[in-house]
Amino acid sequence: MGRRIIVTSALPYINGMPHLGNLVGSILPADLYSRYLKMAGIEHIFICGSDQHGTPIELSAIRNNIGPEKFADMMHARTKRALEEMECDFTYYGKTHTEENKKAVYKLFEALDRNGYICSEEAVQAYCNFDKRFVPDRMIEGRCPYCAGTHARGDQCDDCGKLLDPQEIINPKCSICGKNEIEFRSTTNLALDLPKLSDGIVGFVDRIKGNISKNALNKTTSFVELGLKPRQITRDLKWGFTVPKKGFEDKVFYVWFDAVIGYIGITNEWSAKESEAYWMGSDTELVQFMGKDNIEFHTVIWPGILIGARQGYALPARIMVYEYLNSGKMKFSKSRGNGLNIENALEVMGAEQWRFVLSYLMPETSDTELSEDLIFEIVNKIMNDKIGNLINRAIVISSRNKTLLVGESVSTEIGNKLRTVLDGYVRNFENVKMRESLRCVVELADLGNEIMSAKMPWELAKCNDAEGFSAVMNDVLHICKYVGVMLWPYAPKAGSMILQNFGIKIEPQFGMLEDSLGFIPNNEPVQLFSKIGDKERDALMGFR
RNA sequence: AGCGAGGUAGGGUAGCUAGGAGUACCCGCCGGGCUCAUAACCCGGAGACCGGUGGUUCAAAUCCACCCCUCGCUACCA
Repeated sequence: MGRRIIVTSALPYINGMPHLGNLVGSILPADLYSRYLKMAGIEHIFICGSDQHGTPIELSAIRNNIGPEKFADMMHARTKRALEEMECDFTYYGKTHTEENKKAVYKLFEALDRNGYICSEEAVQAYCNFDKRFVPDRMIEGRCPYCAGTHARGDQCDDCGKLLDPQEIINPKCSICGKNEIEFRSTTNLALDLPKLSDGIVGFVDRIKGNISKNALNKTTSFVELGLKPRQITRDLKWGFTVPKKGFEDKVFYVWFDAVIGYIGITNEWSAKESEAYWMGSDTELVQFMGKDNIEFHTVIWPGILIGARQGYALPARIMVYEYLNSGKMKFSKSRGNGLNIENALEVMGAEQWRFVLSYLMPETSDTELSEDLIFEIVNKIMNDKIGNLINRAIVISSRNKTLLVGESVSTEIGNKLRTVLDGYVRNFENVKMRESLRCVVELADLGNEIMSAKMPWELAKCNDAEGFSAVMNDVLHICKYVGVMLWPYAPKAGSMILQNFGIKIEPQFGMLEDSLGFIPNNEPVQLFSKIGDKERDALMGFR
């Protein structure tokens, strides 16, 4: 029985375009892993999509004078396009506001309700009499009762930093309409009864222990140990899926609830039949990628939903959590709205370059720094000078001296070395250490460059030493072919371009490395990537 | 404030789970080599009181305690 894997990336919330932080922290690693599975011939699907509900999107739609569905679909289309330009190769990139997802949400909700895991909670919530709607705490503005500053919001005072209760605010105003027609009303919402699910969740956490990062495990453990509390799953809003329960029909499901269930709903939309085979399969491994802001949802709440519903869906087998990419000067995931998002990042340089840089710095174990200088270093020195130049010099010299190139076997020494490095590469991917795998590719490029310098094939060519020349260049060309395959997940176009020199025109598989070399002389120089310079630097500076 | 993660040569990292001479990688710097190649490549070298203090130990970057600094989560903004 083979492995069958569902790879998911946290669904980007599309109130704004995803940032480079969103990309590096979940979508890109998921894409790399999925591409690895493809090369290894392991059956899998890669599911992601746009998270479309929630107050921020509803408010943005109001600001843009269009309906929330229209706005969400527009943002979805833009996001999808940008992610595709980033060469993210999803099996299916869907969205949460679909009939299929609604069905999935209802199915799980009704099962949870039937099984007694839904309770209700009453709370006081700000209501704007002008807008005729409940208003999130964050949207209440007024004077701070402690410091008397005027920048107090319903959750916290931006002047003194003190955490506030919205009812404490003096002269509260609704920041949607700007009027002070706020009153506080009591409202009852449904909640997921996590305390009742506690045993199941603890058991789940215990099982997944070895397949989750240290940060995530510690956070999860402390979250559970502090005592689980019911988590509300409905809101007094209009934008979202209406709640199919008597007395709650005027409410919608809270956005996070239909977002996590979106993994299933989106797969259903892709293919109902395949979806069932994957999600209900006993040999299915669910591998989920996300940023560290998403931990509890995936390690506690989402498994809680699946366990409580008892529908037979696969629970996560592995949860990969990424830290943050920081930048002292440039803005990434930190500030919303005006940072470097994937759309304008692509205006600065190409997808392959971003994928390479972000993979090279992937924040797997700790927050990682990204600066303009580092971007330059990686693109110019590593991608171009090491990898690009090796491929070019090897192919140019081999093609120019093709009459001297006899046989196509690799030496025992290099053959062994290649196998060792490839083993390490595969092992790193199996352990989901994509940054390390990329270092394996760079290591091979270094090896190729070292051999060229040490053996000086250009001298051998001058003496017409076909045997000597072939011995060196066949080794180097083998290295190039391995580089092509191993680079492919990170930079698919460049990887494919390398492999075309070996007659490979389809997506690579590891098995192709067992075939004969198949080098095709090519008198054109090979320009895999290009360097970046002042133009790109200026463009990057523009996002400071 | 609580919880979590981190602080390792000028910059960016790995090493810490199962202690063994500061061990490694990339960039930068210095010196040399090469000229097939994208002014690229190769070799050698300098450069670190492993955040601080104390402890355990024959031995600590690694384990323990306390302290300092950075970041994140604790918000009805997934």
